[in-house]
Amino acid sequence: MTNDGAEGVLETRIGRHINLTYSERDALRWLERRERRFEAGEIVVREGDFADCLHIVAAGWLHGSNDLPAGARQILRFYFKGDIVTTSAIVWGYSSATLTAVSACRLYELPRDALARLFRDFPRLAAVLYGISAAEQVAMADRVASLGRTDGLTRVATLLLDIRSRLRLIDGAPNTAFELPLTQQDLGDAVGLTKTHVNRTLRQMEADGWIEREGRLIRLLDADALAQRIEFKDRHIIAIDWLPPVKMALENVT
Amino acid sequence: MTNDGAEGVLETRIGRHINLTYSERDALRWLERRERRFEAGEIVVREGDFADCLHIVAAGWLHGSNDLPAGARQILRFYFKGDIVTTSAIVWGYSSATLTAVSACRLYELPRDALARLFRDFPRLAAVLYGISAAEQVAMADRVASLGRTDGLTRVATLLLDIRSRLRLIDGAPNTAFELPLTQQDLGDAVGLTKTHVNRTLRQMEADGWIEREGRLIRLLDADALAQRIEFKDRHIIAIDWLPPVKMALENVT
DNA sequence: CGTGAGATTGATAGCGTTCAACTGTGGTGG
DNA sequence: CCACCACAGTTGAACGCTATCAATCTCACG
Repeated sequence: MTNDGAEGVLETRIGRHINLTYSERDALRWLERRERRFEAGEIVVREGDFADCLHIVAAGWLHGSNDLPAGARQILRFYFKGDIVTTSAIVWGYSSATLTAVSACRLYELPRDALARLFRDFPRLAAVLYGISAAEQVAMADRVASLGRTDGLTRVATLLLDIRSRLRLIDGAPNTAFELPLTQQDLGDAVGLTKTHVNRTLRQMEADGWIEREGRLIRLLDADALAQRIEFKDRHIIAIDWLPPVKMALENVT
Repeated sequence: MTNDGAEGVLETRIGRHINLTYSERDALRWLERRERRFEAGEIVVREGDFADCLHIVAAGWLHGSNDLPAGARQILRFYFKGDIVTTSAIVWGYSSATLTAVSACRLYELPRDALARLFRDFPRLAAVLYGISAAEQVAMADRVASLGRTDGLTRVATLLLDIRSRLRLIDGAPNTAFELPLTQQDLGDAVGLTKTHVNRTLRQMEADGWIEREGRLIRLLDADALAQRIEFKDRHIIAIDWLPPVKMALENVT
């Protein structure tokens, strides 16, 4: 019943925070059976579409976006391996955002009942998922602050550092350079600038010696200094020390 | 052991979505024992402060904010009766934002272990909380879109409609007018504008016949038309139809 | 009646937009 | 193999929304 062998993505992700039991591992892998594949640029769901399934990112890179009145678009979030996507399906039964594959990617699709069963049988996992959701809210709040109160350069730099940080979490390498499969229009839609100004900002950053570019490869020349300059806060490194209390409290159930 | 009589705030809130069992009601009320009171303007927790407790808003009005390098401030969210606050305590053990009382308010404080126990014993409630968290993320995403891609007037109008909608959920009345205990500086910090420009925007809205003001009382003259004009999406009305699947899946446990 | 916080108003500057053109590159079909 | 096209990136000029700076006004309060 359980596909042993390779580790599931949720298993890996949650396993970073707590020590999983065998049955928990099985349960998490059980969620990752229905696989769907998408090409770069393909749309997974469209804003407003009916959707009663969650998705887990198995591989690749996506973004969620909203279309706005004036024909504008706002990219709300990027999703990477191990992220849970389309959670609005739980609440409304339709998608609140358009989900687009940035690179070729694989997703696992799971009906919301499957999540409900997980919550019923594995409260500790439920607690971790709730924690992850809380962390994501904080990350989103950071973006609000970034868009509301900082200038173009800071926004672009924040985005670059954020993406780098998340890619790093996935492959572990302390990347100084990474591939950015996004157009400058995309970048603009993510940080709330026009493509024109994104362009100027990138060249400015290049001129100032913060980054180097080769095609879509971005190299951060001194990420730490940049992070300090713009007061970048990395919300993706969830402290390990928080889990014990939650874990202990629930441990005695197992 | 359970304080019978008055209904708890979480009980009320969650009871709007699902039919609660007696034991679930007890469990929710159990979370609301440690009460704390705050005056208008008082700070509950400061950004970065140690915090290992969640808070539930029992009465009153608060906001969460971040302070930014240049001395600027971004108000991230407003919290009303029934909201769960300080969830970042679960994940990091410290507060990611400064929490300030807008009006005089009462909060219930609960250690994160209490939440863990709730998750263990009442998976159905856990699922609802997860759903609420997902909805809040979508609401926050809307703010990102608002700040990133819309002009001053739209942002202010969005905020007003949003606040109205949430106040309405609490007291039930179809308020056309409501009290706004916020300075124009506060409004600016919420929507990413300077107080000067907030002022001009408000007068503009008044001149255009969208609103009327009497001191801190705001009257929306045609909320529906305004909502339509700026394509306001109300994310606080969580559809009732979503819960059944979750509920059914979990019901057989009870 | 002084005091102070918030609201209001004006003048000026700037960051980012808008509009528009041009370049470079990769893909496609003849 | 090349003409052609589409799309992304780049650059320039002018405009405008919003910020900044600075008064002034209002009003509640002691």
